[in-house]
Amino acid sequence: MRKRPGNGAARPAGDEIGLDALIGHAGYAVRRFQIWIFQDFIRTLAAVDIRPTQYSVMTVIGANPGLTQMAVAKRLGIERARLVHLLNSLERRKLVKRIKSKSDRRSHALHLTAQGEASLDQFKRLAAEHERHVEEKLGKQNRARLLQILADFT
Amino acid sequence: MRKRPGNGAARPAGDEIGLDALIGHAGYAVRRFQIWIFQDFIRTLAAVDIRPTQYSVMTVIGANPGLTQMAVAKRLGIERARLVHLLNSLERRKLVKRIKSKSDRRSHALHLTAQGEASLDQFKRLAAEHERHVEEKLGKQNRARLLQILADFT
DNA sequence: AAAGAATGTTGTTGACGACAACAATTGTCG
DNA sequence: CGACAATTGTTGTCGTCAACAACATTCTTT
Repeated sequence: MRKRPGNGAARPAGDEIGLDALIGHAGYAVRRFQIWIFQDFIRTLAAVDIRPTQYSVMTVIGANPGLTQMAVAKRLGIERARLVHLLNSLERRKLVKRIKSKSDRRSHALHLTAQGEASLDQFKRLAAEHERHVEEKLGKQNRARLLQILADFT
Repeated sequence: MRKRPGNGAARPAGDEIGLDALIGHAGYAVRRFQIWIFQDFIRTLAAVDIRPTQYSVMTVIGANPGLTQMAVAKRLGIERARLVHLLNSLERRKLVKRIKSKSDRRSHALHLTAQGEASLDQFKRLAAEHERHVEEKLGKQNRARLLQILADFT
């Protein structure tokens, strides 16, 4: 017989709550960490209203001008259907432009506008600040190890 | 002057696409990894139709019977509003039951049903299989390091 | 006893992944 | 060459998820 209140009394949170099998699951730790890191990114770049996915799209386009939407979507692992909306938003803000391709009239060549390039520089500075928060949270060496461990997924 | 096709020719994906600043961002790597690991979890537990969040809720309740909904939500970092729907679903499946608390008539004491406990054992075996997939993907030592690095977020 | 806080519930919003269908265009292959 | 399949961008739906706001019921505080 276990000593336990007879199912009627709820336990608010006075004593510690064990996670049991969850502590051995990488996915659980990764999810919690991912929530934290995205919140910090969004907060750090709130002044420029840029979210992680938008930042990743602009960075890839900036480094590889002329890419197709399919190419960007594949490279970043996002749905091409979703990229359409992301680009619509970025294009409305004059940060990105779609140029109709001559060689393949189905596709668009993606480029940053002049304003987009200037803005991206600022975004990168803010993102670097966010990354310093990560370093403070994890420790310099742990962050480096983490990047190394997950390098295959990029 | 940069040598570059005159903005009209799109680049499908022939050559490699550089990630530029993204490779130095832990958040990007974590996001890609999280997508992979959740997909594997869902696939591995597809036969029992259990998703990561449902598994985490049942595991915590199983290890700490009588917890309040607020206590579970806080411990797992999920919205209490969201936990309501999760518990509705689990209760419909006769895996979890809400018992009205005598001491605090606002709250519910959460317990696994007998079927819930038996099912959770099976879920844990499948989750362990999923964790072996993670180990194969990352390497035994890298997975251990990852868990250690992110231990503070659990 | 009155004011305030906590708990569970309902609802809305927006980001996100997954999927299906479609038109326009290109590639393939008989 | 011409029929058929594949690709690209687009639109739409569905379900998951985090974040917030509002509410009734029930403690807690003062």
